[in-house]
Amino acid sequence: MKQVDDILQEIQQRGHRKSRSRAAVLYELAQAKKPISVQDLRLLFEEQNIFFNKTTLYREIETLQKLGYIKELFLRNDTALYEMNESHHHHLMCTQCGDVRHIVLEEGLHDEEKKIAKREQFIIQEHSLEFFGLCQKCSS
Amino acid sequence: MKQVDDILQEIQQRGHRKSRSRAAVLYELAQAKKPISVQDLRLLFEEQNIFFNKTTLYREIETLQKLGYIKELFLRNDTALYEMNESHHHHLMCTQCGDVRHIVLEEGLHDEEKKIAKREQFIIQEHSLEFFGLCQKCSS
DNA sequence: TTGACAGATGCAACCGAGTTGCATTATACT
DNA sequence: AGTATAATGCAACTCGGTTGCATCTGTCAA
Repeated sequence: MKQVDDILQEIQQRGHRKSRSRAAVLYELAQAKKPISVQDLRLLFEEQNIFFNKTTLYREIETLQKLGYIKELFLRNDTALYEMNESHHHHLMCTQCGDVRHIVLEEGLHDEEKKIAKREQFIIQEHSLEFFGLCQKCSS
Repeated sequence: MKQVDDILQEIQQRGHRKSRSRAAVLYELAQAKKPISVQDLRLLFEEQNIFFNKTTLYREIETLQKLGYIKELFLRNDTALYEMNESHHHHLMCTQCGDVRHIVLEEGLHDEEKKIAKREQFIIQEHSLEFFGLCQKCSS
């Protein structure tokens, strides 16, 4: 996993700055084990007595997304979630408690994708795959 | 495919009514070839000089969803899309023009699902799988 | 056919996540 | 240190979606 400091370094070389909010967002997302919403980010910062304006947070997220370091996703509802844009994976979400885990498929979807591309005459760029169910706690 | 009139009949037997907006929403979604947003629904109705309050539309969608006749989904952004809740399928979306097609996998994800369920100790209820790319028009 | 119950509808007011414009501050580089 | 410009904060705003409540209408039974 690429270190946050390396990323900040890289960002700087790309003409942006090492700002307080930038570092905070990256650190928070880098250590998160699941995708996080803007609201949750704000709460996490609040707990650590780190404050910045919501405008700043939204703009920071937008920037990091444009630069390709973080990724936006939606799991079943209209709340955007963010995670580091690292190795390709999917998600498994408990519909009861909301817990989210990362999933890596044993066999990817490459073959299926190829078939679809051919059949539909599409150039497939990416896909999203999410599983929903009940975790052990919630199902017992 | 279950006919809209049959659905309306069934809804009635379940203690609800055949209302103007209910019929309109169902007819529109039943003949749609892709998932539709609330905004697009409103436009479609406007074109046909069918008007009802936005509150009514939102409530109608909620009801139909609760009764299980329609399904809500999100493709990459926070705009909810709706479609008839029929046979299981996935979607293929052109990231350029927004065109959406239905996709049915040759081999489902059952095996993969079983493996994940076992490994993660989850009871998997469902999944969503969406592909994104460029359609023939947009890639040439 | 009529009456009554409850589901459906419309309207106005409201809510709140996310955005915009602009003035101010902070970072990096010379 | 000085300068350019990226980042920040603030207030005002936008707009999709919701809420409360009064009214209307579909359904069913007498």
